[in-house]
Amino acid sequence: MKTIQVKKGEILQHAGEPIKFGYKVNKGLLRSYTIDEKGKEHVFIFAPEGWYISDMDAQINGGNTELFIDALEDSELEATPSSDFNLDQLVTTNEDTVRLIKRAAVLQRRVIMLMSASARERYEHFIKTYKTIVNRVPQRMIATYLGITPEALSKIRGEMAREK
Amino acid sequence: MKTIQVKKGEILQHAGEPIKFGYKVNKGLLRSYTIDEKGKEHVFIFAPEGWYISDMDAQINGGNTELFIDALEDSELEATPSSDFNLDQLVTTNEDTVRLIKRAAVLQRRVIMLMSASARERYEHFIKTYKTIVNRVPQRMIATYLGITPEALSKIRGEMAREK
DNA sequence: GTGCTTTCTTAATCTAGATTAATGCACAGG
DNA sequence: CCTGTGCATTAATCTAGATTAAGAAAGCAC
Repeated sequence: MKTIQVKKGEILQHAGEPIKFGYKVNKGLLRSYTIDEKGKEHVFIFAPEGWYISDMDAQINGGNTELFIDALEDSELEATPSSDFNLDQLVTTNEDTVRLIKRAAVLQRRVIMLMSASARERYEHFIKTYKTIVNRVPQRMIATYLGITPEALSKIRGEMAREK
Repeated sequence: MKTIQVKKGEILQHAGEPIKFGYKVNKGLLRSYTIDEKGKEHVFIFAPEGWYISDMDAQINGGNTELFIDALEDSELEATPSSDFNLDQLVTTNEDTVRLIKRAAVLQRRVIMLMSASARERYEHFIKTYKTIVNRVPQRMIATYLGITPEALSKIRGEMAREK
């Protein structure tokens, strides 16, 4: 485990490569995202101070990442090499376990949201839940996090502004 | 922890109540699902032999469940009382941790799918990934698992059948 | 078996959000 | 200072999937 500094815009992990590290964010803001066949980005997770980013799926399936990770702000990170990660003999602290459960909880909400709520409802939920992030990331990234296009988000924002 | 037998159709957990148990499926098939404001069901997870079902979100956030759990077949389960669950002092085995990571990995794929793939692509992925389940559950449940209506799934199935 | 309920399918219509395209803005680098 | 490049917004059009409705098929209770 080592502490590293990265500049805004730096790409820490490329999709298609083996995983190198999991990252804990001490300061700054990271995101992980995929790029689909049509070349479109989809933000998977934003990670501000105190959050972790890593590719569970690849970790488990032993393959290469599907996820890119980059820095949206100058950041300070703690990087844990993935080679330390061994399914048969995990050394997990209580903190690790809590983190995993929280991750699953966040993803559970996200799946339910994506299945049952409209774009507008998802956006309103995002604003409430991620207050600290909303003003630090570009609209278009929020859009792809919500699973909609930037144009659709812009329309929703217009409507909401007009309503008050 | 105790082993219990349940009949097809039995509801083990109602949304809106505090969580009572997490369940491991020894034999049979469970599912968890939500019902939204419009009264529509959305399947969150199918759990065949060897899988666990529990509401991570409620577990973490201490509230009541949003999820119903019921048995799609006569089943044998191991029930773990949720009161044994304490965030500050978790006793987790290596097996538990692996299970959590796998859960997160499955949810990760699901989120990415919901954001980037069409209904048909999601259905094709479902068939490939959950071969053992496909023929044991009604179409309409698969539809709500995919985040579409039964009518839309039927149309897709029609197209696919016509193509070969 | 007969009836009754639930599920699946088909088809017509509707709509949220995608796509395409154009405009104005901010700001980075020469 | 201009000029390019990326971002947000607006608007016109298009489309995947929702909604509504009805009939056919399959379960299940009696």
